[in-house]
Amino acid sequence: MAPKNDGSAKKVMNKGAWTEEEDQKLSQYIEIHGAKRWTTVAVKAGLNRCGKSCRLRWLNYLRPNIKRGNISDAEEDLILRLHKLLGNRWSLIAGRLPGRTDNEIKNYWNSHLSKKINHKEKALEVTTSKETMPEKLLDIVQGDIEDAKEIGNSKANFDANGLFDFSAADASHGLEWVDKLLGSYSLESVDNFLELEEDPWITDNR
DNA sequence: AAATTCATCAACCGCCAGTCA
DNA sequence: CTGACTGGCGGTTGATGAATT
Repeated sequence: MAPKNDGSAKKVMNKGAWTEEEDQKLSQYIEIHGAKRWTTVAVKAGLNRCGKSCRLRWLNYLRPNIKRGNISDAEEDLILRLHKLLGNRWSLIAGRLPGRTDNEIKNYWNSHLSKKINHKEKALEVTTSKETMPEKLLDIVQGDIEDAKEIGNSKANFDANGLFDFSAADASHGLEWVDKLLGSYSLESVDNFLELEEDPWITDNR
């Protein structure tokens, strides 16, 4: 349908795939003025896009030091471990994988890893573990760290084999912090872990 | 070779929380 | 205090190319 042109209609924004020209405009503007106030960026860069769209494009594709594709075994292993810890908190997971974006990890999870997990879980259902763990860690594994803070100590079921799956032991380089965290399961550790280093290209400049 | 199905991933949508006037 | 605005996030969609029939 053609857009209204009675003066009262909002300006119709571009949607869909970005063109090379749009990418250039956005990159050039941010290089000079920085990535702040996305609606302003969109307007001043001469892009007929909404601020949200510009932000997404910059963070996922144009930002420097972005890695694209070829997720290594070590990265995959890390994603799996972090997902066990954090659940679908893609931005947090991405924060621990330099150069990777939440969108890429989310896509990778949905297209690759979730299938692997389902496969594995079905196999594990046959041999459900009855080991115990502190309830706090159980909640963390379920991706509910915030709520876990308010829960007292008690027993709960724990599938330690699933959590500490070191079958790819030699792929754990750089994962010591994960092992340490899982080994100690202190909430302080989780909180410290969640306080990520600032990336100047991501940090909100509001 | 054409039609159909499947897999991937870029981008959008809606919700929510923080900020500011 | 409140409401509008803005950005961040996770869920979802849709376009595209690859694989299969």
